[in-house]
Amino acid sequence: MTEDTTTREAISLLQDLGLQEYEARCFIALNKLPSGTAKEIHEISDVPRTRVYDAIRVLESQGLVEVQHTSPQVYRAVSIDEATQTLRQKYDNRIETLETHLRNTDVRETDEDDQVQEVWSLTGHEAIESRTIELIDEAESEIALIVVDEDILSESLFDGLQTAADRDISLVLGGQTDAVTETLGDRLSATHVFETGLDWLTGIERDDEVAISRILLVDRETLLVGSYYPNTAGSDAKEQAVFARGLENGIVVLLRRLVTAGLPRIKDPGA
Amino acid sequence: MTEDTTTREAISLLQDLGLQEYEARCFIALNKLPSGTAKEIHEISDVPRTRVYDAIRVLESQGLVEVQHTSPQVYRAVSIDEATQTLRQKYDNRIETLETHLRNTDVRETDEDDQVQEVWSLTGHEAIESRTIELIDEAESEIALIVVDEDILSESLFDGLQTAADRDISLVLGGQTDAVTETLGDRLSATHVFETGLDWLTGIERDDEVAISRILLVDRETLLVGSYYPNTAGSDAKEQAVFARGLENGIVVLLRRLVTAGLPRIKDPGA
DNA sequence: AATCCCGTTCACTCAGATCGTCACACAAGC
DNA sequence: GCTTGTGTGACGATCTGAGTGAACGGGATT
Repeated sequence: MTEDTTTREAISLLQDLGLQEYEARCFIALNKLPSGTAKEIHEISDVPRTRVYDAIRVLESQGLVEVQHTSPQVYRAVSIDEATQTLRQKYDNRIETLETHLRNTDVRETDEDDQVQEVWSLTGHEAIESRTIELIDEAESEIALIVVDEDILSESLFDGLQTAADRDISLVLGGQTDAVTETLGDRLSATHVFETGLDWLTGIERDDEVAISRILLVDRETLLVGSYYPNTAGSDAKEQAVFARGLENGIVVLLRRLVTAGLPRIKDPGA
Repeated sequence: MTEDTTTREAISLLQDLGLQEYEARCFIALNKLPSGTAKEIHEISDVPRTRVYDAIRVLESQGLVEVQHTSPQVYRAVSIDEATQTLRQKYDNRIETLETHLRNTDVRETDEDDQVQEVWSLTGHEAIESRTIELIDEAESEIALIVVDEDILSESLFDGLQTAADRDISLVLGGQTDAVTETLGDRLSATHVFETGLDWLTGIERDDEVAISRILLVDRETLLVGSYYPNTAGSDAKEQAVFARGLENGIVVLLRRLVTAGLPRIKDPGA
């Protein structure tokens, strides 16, 4: 049974959503067939005929499939709207109750948190994005943001910056390219956007090396630097970031971290 | 390490959300500790110390944990808001792309769909709920709904009924108890709600047997009957439903189905 | 009525993933 | 130098799920 890419991806997605392979295949099969028997499902889904029944039972208990109790039994997938709605609700519920559980757990005391020097690293575009927004939202006096890669420009970023501006936070925005600078200026009223003079930022960018994506400095004491890690092993290029609080001498530590994290040498950019 | 219920449930939820046991335990541990080393995590999470590292790496790659690259490394969970938001977005994306894939799959022809006699069964409160709404929404002339169990009264049900009434669909609503009848009358304007005279509906209800939850008849041609299946094996009582289209003689088939599906004998209720 | 065929269920094997433990390299502190 | 403790990698044990085959039962055919 030859299988097209769409089918394979859909199966994989359903597995990510908690279904077993057979269950996923059966569901996909029933999405191609308006209705079908175990035999028909077996034929177009490559699921052993004798296991179709188990899979369907699970699918039915999840509200994704309807059963006609005739002989032979006939199965039918619920509408796509119903299916996605059901899935959404299932996961929303899970996440919601997880949230309440997390909020109910009491935090144990630990030695202390007051290290003046903290440098943390995060991975993944979404995590970095939401951390960026969070830092912007909690700014008290000043936000300095250098946008190197235009991929990081998102609606929520604009929102966060705009409300920060409305809160009378002083904004210092820089775009590394003309396009970015323009977009920033267009989207944010009453804000000055500078072209960064930091040529070394993109100057060091070569295809196989780390590329800076964003630099955010909040209240001169919290710093976040995002970068794209080159896909060393053919895997998808992940965005990484380090972020540091307490700037007494944090930048030094930060640069040290950047270097040890695989960044190319930057020769004394501050000079 | 004794473990309270909240912790166990949270771990189980995280596993349902795609994490491994170790990963889930580590994340929970980091939610109790503001920050911690591999050793500390090991001590309160029952995860072998040497495997904390793998788990944390996964968590970091999912944007749930931050790492301080000191020695020893210190780990910290992102805020609960960030975590839930990240999870939500992950699953929303999955469901969304799944939806587009499903809509892109072309439907193969099958013999025919025109069986006059269709009886389908569905399982699960959510699936039945959404099917109920769907049937109500697509009604063309008449809706008859008997609410036996008040648990099925939901906002979306009221919404659906109200818009149906606005569409000039003739509504026949019945509540099996005074409370249900009242609620229905209160929530729906310009509608008559009858007390059902069908005593056998609840008359047959004993603790260990099937209880009818709802009966819906749309346009006199589509029928849905919901019931609570007694939790035979201590599992949670699931709501089940059969629904049938094409009423030439569908009711007969339906009753046969009800009986074979495990319903108690109903002696000639129509008489 | 006996038989055959098909639908359905159950029991089983095998492979892969995960759990759990161990051995080792390395760094830091005494 | 020695000890303690962190981090990495490898290894068997265990469990889950994929895949296969036997057996049961009902309906249809002869």
